Amino acid sequence: MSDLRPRSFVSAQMVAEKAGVSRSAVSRTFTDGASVSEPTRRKVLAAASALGYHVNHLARVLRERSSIVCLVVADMTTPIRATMVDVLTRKLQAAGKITMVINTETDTESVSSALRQTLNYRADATVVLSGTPPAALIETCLANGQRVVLINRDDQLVGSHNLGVDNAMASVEALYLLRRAGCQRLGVITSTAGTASLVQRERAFVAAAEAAGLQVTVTSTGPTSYASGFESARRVFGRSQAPDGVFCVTDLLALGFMDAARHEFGRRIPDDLCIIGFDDIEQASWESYKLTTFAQPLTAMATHVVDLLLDPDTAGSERRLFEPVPVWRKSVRPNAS
Amino acid sequence: MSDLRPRSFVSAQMVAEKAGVSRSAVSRTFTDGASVSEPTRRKVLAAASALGYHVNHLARVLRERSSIVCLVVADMTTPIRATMVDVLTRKLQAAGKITMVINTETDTESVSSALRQTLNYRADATVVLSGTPPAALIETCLANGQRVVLINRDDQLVGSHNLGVDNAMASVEALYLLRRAGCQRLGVITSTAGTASLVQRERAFVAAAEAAGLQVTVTSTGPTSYASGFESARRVFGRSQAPDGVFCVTDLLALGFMDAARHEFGRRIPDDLCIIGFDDIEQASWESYKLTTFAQPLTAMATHVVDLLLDPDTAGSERRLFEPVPVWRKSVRPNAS
DNA sequence: TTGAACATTGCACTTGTGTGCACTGGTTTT
DNA sequence: AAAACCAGTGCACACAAGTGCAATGTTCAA
Repeated sequence: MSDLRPRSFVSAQMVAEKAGVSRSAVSRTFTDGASVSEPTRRKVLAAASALGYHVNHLARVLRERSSIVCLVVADMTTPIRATMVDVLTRKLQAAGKITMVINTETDTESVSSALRQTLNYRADATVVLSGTPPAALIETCLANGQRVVLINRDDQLVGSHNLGVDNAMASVEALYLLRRAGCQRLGVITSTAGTASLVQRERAFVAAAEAAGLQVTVTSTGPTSYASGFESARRVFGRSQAPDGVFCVTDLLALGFMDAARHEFGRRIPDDLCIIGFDDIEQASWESYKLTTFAQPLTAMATHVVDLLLDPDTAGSERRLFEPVPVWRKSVRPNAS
Repeated sequence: MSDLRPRSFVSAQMVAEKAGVSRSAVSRTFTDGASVSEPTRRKVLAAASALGYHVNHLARVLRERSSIVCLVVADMTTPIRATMVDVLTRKLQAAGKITMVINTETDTESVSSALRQTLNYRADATVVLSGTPPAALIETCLANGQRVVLINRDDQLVGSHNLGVDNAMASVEALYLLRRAGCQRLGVITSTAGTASLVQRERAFVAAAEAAGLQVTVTSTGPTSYASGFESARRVFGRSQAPDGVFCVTDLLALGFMDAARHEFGRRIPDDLCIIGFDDIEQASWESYKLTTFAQPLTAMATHVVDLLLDPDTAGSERRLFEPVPVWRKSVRPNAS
């Protein structure tokens, strides 16, 4: 235990001096497949562990790829986002990547500065979970040899990899479930965020309903949150013609809506009111809610992301759609009452 | 738009050639306070934006500090953890740091390998939110000039910065609230995780109760989750002497417990049963729960973390305790009925 | 015994930065 | 007019790694 704290990190040079070998020998000891004799190898390892040496991966980056992946994300406290980040970091780590999380707002300016950070740190790839980066900046990332993966953003940006969930499919299924339950007055609950996925879900539901000759009232309130769902219910049930079946474009909205409907307006679920959500966050399965919803196949999506990053040929610009899987619980009647 | 994609990133050298100046001029253009004339500065900036140049922060690290902070965390999907990560990344970014998230398990081996990653990437500092790293490894980090900050870990490890919440204070306050509500049979609900914070909350509550001459039954089930709280309720209400006032060491446990008590055993809250939680996750405020609980002052804690990292003198080894703030809602009767 | 094959090892170069130092050319001071 | 100063610029080095190439040493077979 030497008492003098080195100001900076231990370098391979110091290890070499302590072990009485050249710096190359140290380098080779920590490189797989390099040619080192057993005695020197042992000397180096002994010196390294005595000094507390660790290879500087950042210096390595000057010659090779960095194996850094940037995750651009907003609203991380949201359960669905937290789960996405969790699954992605897990998978990326398992693939030998290290994750830099950039916590941003959804506005273009914030996302842009996040993308620039990405370039500053020579990330191999950028995964965008929130917000929409400007095309020009994505172009710059690609020109610098970076991979760009957009998740649940609808933008068909050239060169970037796109993946998302088949929102329309879920909307159609939701409509089917509500009709089978005998719901007469349908509603869609969404936020004013205007995110592509949410708009798709809303539009597809309305379109499918109109195709079946049914009217739908759309209610949009504030950000995509529990509170907004709650507020939407207040608006909806204040009106004369209250719905008896709603599709909430997000579980958080659904849970807020359900709570207000129950506790402020005395609706029984599913008897008086059927509710369907989207995302299958953990809370949707809680005893107080038992929400029927659609799960995003997050593990499959994360696996696909690392496949994209590991794949050597840079064939971007294709959009991969994943099927949401329906999760039947108790917030929708099984059939017409 | 040149069609030939450069294999690697644009370097300062290329910008210098295009602008017809020396590489030093490029470097100085992007360094605050360096001496460059306005004409060359403009030429450099023009060339840089034409080529899509971004300063390589990784190469910069070879000379100075990296301004990388590693966040070691497990169970990121848990609302309280997600919020912690969110608040910390925000604050760190605002302070000009970049965050690497290492998603780990809580066992010592996983945490150790996470710490080694930290060293490999020359992080300025490591913030540990989960698990307990071995003292030897922390010693190595410190010896390499890294800051180590442990949050809500009880270990008094030499040289590392410690911060946490005053668990005992909350426990005493919880006992007071339950007694004032007239609860006769008290219980503590915890998990089998054995995390220091949770053990402290349990012990302090039991000690305070015994000091007041009251008996407490402790129930421990599985991991620290909603499901475990639910399961605990089943056990507790299966026995003859069911409690009428419980302190759950975590909001998740509390919400699970509450749901089971209500829906499986018909308890009315707070009339038949008073419940107090800890953490003040968002769900605790939802209409179905209205849980009385204690909030961790996360913003203050995060601010303190960045203060520690920015502070030049490395005075570690002091433990800073933050006061949990009580959040009164509706899961405890205001006074004896 | 000798030559060849082979395993180690060190030198020197590469990667992209920031910066100390020396040099230049122009402006101000004495 | 000479001296002092000063802004601007480029050279060269340092940082921490990996690796091609050549030199060294060892072993083995002819």
